[in-house]
Formats: sequence, structure tokens, C-alpha cells
Amino acid sequence: MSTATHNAEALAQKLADSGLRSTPQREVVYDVLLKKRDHPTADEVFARVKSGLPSISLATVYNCLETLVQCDLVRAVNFERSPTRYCPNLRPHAHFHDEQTGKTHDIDLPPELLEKVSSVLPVGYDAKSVEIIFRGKATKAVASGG
Amino acid sequence: MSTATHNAEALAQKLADSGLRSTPQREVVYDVLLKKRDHPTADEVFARVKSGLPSISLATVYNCLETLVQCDLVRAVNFERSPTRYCPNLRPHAHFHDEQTGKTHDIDLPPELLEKVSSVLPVGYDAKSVEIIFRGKATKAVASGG
DNA sequence: TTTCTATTTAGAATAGTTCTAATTATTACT
DNA sequence: AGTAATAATTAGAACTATTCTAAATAGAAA
Repeated sequence: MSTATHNAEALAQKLADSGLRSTPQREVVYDVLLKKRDHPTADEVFARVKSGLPSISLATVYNCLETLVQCDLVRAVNFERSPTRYCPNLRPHAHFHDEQTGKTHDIDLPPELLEKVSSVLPVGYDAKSVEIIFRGKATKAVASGG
Repeated sequence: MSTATHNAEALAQKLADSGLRSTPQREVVYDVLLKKRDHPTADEVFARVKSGLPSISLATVYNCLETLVQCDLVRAVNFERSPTRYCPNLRPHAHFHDEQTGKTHDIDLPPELLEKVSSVLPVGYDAKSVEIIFRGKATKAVASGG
């Protein structure tokens, strides 16, 4: 079974769990995110998706991305007020935003760090999620995508 | 010396450090932020500022806020794509975003935690700042402002 | 099939923010 | 003081990312 087929089935399963259908648009959008994990914007996803599905509309790309986020297959990432970026990495990770290049890098986080961070919350605060964003520059070429 | 005067002078000093002038608009905007530390949006700041300076324009409020951020007197805070909020708390702190009420609470951070968090960065990543955002609900009334 | 619902679509609408060009205020020189 | 140069403010237009709307299409169920 090919990877694309595997992804498609995993996607279909996740969608079904939420009572949603798998569609060509959703599959292609998800594939695009998996294929090049450089935290693209909706516009960038739109451009990439069009090569496989030229008739897709930008509204649909927004709809699909939103759906994928709802199904917990994708994370939406925001830096200041720049366009939302999308990330299919489901492991606990932080984001490093390189101010020189504008690129975003995933930084894997050891689970105990997230616990440690959450432990600073006073009694009465119940956090459902923690987001960590670094800003700075990556001083040398690194493997992780832009 | 009154607190307002003290703030005004501290502000004038910081502005001067950046080669900028102190103006009534900048003073009032900064005072508004200091007076009610509930992470207001630009619109909210505009509304509050108008009572003291009815002729001020929204563009100026944006300009002043931007200036204060540049001078490191104020932090701009973003959650997803909702309007930017402004925070005059200069101590190292995280933000807790209460999803029920929409309110934002400052969470003071022990300095060693920030070090610990930054230490997860691989070689080649040089972080200038770290931002930590919690999302969830505050299960009881707490002192810190909305 | 027919019916019902989900999804997609194009384009309009919205919201927050930034830009533009003109005015006003402040400073630096004379 | 008077003038030139610069900085800041202003109103409103423009911009951009996103969401909304209403109609068309596709797919599942009966």
C-alpha cells in the first residue's frame, strides 16, 4: 500500500470519526501539507493544490484546512498578524520563527518539559494546551523545513 | 511626585533613548495601558483614551502603541487571528488565555524556567525571545485582570 | 430514482490594520 | 522672535487575510 493511500485512509478514518466525509479536496490538501512540511499559508497550499486539482477554490482550501484542524490532523500556527500557517506535525513541539528568513522550524519537546512549564500555573488555572514560540535566527543551515 | 508624572517621565526617557518625542497622545495611551491592565485591543485603548483626549484618532492610537512596543515599554500579544492586545507588564511572563471568558491573564515565570525552555533548542538556533501561551479555563475567580 | 444532506464554489463582505497625503506641533538655527 | 527643517497626528482610503452567502454539485440513504 502506497504512502498516499495510507494517508488517504488515515484521513478518511479521522474524518469519519467526526462524522465528515473524505473528499478529493480534503485528501489533496492534506497530502500537500504532508509532502512539504514548511508551514505553508493558505495561499501557498492553494497554489500547490491547484497542480493536482486545478478547479479547487481558495474558499475550499480554507474550509479543508479548518476541517483538518478540527479533526486534530493539523495545527494552525500564528506569528503576530501574519497569515496563518499549517503544520501536520502532531508530536509535541514548539516553533522557532527565524526572523531573517521568515521560515518556521519545528522543535521537538520532551514531554517532561511541557509538564514543567505547565507547573508554573497557579491553582485555578486549567490549561488545555501550551504553545511555545521562539523567535530569533538559525545561525546555520538546519535540516528541518522552512 | 505623582505616579502619572512618574510614568510620564519614565516614558519621556525611554522615548528619548530612541530619539523620539514625548507627546500628549503617547502619554495618554501609555497611561491607559498602565491604568487597566486587562490586555485591551487597539479599539479598546482608543475608546478609553478618547475620554481624556477626545480629538485623538484611531490611526494615532495604532501609531502610539507601535511606538511603545518599539521602545520595549509594551508587549503586543496575539491569539490566533483575533485583534492584537497590549500589555505593559515587562516582567518575564506567559499568557493564559481563558477560552470561556476571552480574558487574558499574566503568568509570572521564574527565570530558570525560561532557561530550561530555551535549552531544548538544538545547536544552531539562537532565540532572541520565547513566548509561552496557555489556553484553557480559569476554574475560579483570580486576582489578575482580564 | 428521488430525497436529503454534505461539500464545494465564486464572489461579496468583513475586520483589523496600514498607508497616504495633508495638517499641525516641535525643535534647531539665525 | 522668525524661519526652516523635522516629527507627529489626522481622516480617510486602501489593503489583506479570512469568513460569509447563496447557489451549484456530489454523495448517501431510502
